Amino acid sequence: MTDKQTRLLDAALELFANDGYNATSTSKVAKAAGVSEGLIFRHFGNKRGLLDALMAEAERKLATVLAPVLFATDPEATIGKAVELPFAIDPGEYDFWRLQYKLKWEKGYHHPQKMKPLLDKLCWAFSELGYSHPEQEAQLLSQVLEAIATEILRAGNPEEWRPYRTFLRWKYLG
Amino acid sequence: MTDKQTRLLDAALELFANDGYNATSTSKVAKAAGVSEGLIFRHFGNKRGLLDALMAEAERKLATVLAPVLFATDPEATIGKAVELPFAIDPGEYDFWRLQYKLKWEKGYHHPQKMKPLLDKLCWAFSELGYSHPEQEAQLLSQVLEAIATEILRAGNPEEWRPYRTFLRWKYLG
Amino acid sequence: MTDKQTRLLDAALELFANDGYNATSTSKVAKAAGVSEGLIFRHFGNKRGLLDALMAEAERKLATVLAPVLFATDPEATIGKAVELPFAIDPGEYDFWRLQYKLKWEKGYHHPQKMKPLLDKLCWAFSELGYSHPEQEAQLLSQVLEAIATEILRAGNPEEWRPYRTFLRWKYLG
Amino acid sequence: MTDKQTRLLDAALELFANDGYNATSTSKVAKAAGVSEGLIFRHFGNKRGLLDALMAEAERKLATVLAPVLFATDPEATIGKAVELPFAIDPGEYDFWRLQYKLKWEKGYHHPQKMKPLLDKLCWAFSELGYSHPEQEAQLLSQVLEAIATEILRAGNPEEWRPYRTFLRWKYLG
DNA sequence: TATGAATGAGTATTCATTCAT
DNA sequence: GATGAATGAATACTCATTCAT
Repeated sequence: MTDKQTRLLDAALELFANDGYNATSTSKVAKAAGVSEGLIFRHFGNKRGLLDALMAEAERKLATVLAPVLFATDPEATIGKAVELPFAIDPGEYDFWRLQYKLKWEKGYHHPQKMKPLLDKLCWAFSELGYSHPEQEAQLLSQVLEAIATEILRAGNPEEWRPYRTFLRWKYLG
Repeated sequence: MTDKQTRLLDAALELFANDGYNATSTSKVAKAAGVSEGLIFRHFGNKRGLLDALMAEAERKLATVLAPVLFATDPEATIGKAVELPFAIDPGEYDFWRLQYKLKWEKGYHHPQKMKPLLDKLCWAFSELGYSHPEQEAQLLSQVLEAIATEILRAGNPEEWRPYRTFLRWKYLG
Repeated sequence: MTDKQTRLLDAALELFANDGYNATSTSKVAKAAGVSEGLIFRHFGNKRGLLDALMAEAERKLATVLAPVLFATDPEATIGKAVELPFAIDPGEYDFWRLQYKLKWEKGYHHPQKMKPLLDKLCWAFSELGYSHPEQEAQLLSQVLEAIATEILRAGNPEEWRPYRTFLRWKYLG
Repeated sequence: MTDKQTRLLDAALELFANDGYNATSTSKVAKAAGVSEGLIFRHFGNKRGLLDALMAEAERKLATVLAPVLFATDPEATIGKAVELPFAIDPGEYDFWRLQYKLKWEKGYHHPQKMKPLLDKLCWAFSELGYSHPEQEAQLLSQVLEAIATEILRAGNPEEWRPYRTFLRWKYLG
C-alpha cells in the first residue's frame, strides 16, 4: 500500500461519505488526493474497486466496534454495551460510518447480514432476562440504536443524543 | 397542470425513487414520460425544479397521512394511530415515500421539521399517560416507526413486519 | 437529415477512409465537421452508428456501380463491363471505396457476400463462352479486378493501371 | 536477444496480427508476454519500435519464402514455384503474414518494393515463354497470388483455395 | 405548448510513456 | 536487465441545459 494509494482511499472516503458514491467523480477524488486520475484505475481497477477497498476496511472496523457486545458474558452487560454503541463512535471516523449508512440507499450495496451477530446476541440477552418476545425486543433495540447512530452521523451532533443513552440504560437496566 | 406535466412528474417520481435523483438523467425522465426533454425545462426550470414539485406534493400527502394521529383526542388513540402509520402506507405510493427517505442522504434536501407535529403530539400523549420521560419516549417511538417504515420501503415487504405492529400495541397499550 | 448530420458523415468518411476506423477518434470527426462531439451520439447513437450509416450508403452505391455488369445481356458485354469497373470509380468517391477495403481488415466488419451477384454473373458469362472452369475463371477475374481496384484506391493513381484495362480486354475478349 | 525480448515479440506479433496495431495496447502486449510494461520501452524505445523489430524479421522471412522462385533456373519452374507460394505458407506463421497484409492499410507502413524481385523474375519468365505482354502478365499473376494469399490469411482456410493451385498450373503450364 | 437539434462541460476509463528503484 | 508506480493526454460517451422553430 503506497502513500498515494492511502491518500486516494482517504479522499474517496471523505467524498463518498459526504457527497455520495454516485455523485462523486473519479476526477474529484484524484484531485482531492493530489494524484493523477489514472492511478485510481491502476490500483483499484475501477471506481467501484475504490469503494470495495473502503468496504473491506469497514468490515474489519465493524468487527472491532461490535466486539465488546459480542464478547459480553452476562445479559445486562450485553445490553449495556449495546446501548453504548452509537455514542462510542470515534468522531474521527464519522465519514467512515456515514458512508455505510448512505450506501443502504444506493443500488446494489446493501449487506443486511452484517448486523446479524449483534441481533443474535441481543436476542439471547433478552431471552435470559425473561422478556416474553425476545426476538422483537432485540430487533427493536437494534433499530433504535441504529436510528440514533444514523441521526448522529447525519448531523454530527452526539451531544444532543446523550440523554437517550441515560434513558435507554434506565429503561432496560433499571 | 397539463397532461404532459403530470406524466413528467409520474415518471420522475418512479425513477428518482428507484435509481436516486443524481443517478437519473433528464433524458431518461423525458423518455419514460414520452415527451421531449426540453419540456422539463420549460415547465420546471431545471432538473431540481422537477424534484421540488414532487416534494411539494409530498408535503400535502404527509399531512393527509399524519391526520389520524394529529386529530386523535385521547392519548391511547394517538399512540394506536401512530403505530399504524408504517403499515398504512399504500403500496401504490411506495415510490413516493421511498423518495423521501432516499433524499435524507442526498445533499441539501433534508427537512427534519416535517415530523415535528407528530413528535409533539406523541410527547403530549406520553405525558398524559404518566410516562416519566415523555420527550424521549416520543422520540424513541417515532424513530422505531420511522425505522420500520424505512425497512418496509427499502425491501417492499410489509408482511414481514406485521408482528411488530402487534408487539408495539401490546407494549404501549397493554 | 440536417446539415450538421451530413457534415458529420462527410468528415467521418474522409477520416475513417484515410486513418482507419479505430484510429479515428470521435473528437477528431466532430472537430473536422465543425460540430460538437455530443452530436455524433445524439444522431448516430455511438461511433459504430456513424460507420453503419456510411456503410448503408455504400450498399446503395455498390448496387449502382455493379448495375452495368449485372444487367448486361450477353457474355462478352458482361466481361467487358466488369473489366471497366476498377477504372470507372469516380475519383471524388475514392474515400468511399477505400473505406470498404480498409474495413476488410478491421475486426467484425467484413461482408463477403456483397460481391456474390457479380461473381455469379461472371460465372454465367464464362460458362456461356465455353470456358472449361467457369467458376474458377470468374473468381480469378473478380480477384484481379479487386486487386487492381485496391491498388488504385490505395495509391490514387488510376492512370498507371490503364494498360491493364487494355490488356484484360485483349486477354478475355480478343 | 534475451528471453523476455523474444516473448515480447511473440506476444506482439499475435496481437498486432489479430487485433491490429492501433487496437493493441502496450499493456496487453506486456501482459500476454508475462513481463512488465516498462520493458517494452527499455528494449524497443516505443510501441512503434516493437513493430519495426517485427518487420525486420519479416523481411528475412520473406527472402526465405521467395528464394525457390528467385533461384529457379528455367521459366516454367519459376512460374510453378510462384504458384506454390500462397499454398506454402506455414500455418504456424499465419500471424506473421497476416500482419504484413494488415499493415498495408495502416498509415505509414507500406513498402511496395518488397515484392519487386518476384515481379522481375516473373516478367523474365513470361518473356522467355514468348508472352506478348510479359510485364502485365507478371503483374497479373503476382496480383492473383497475392489476392489468394490475402483470402487464405484472412479466413485461415487454405483447403478451400487448393483448386486454384491446380487451375493456375493448368492455365500457365499446360 | 411542445419539439428536437445543438452544445460544452463532465464521466469513467485506457493509453503510451517516464522514471526511481 | 527488469519492475511497477505514476502521469497527462486522449477516448467513447452522457449530462443538463438552451434555443430556433
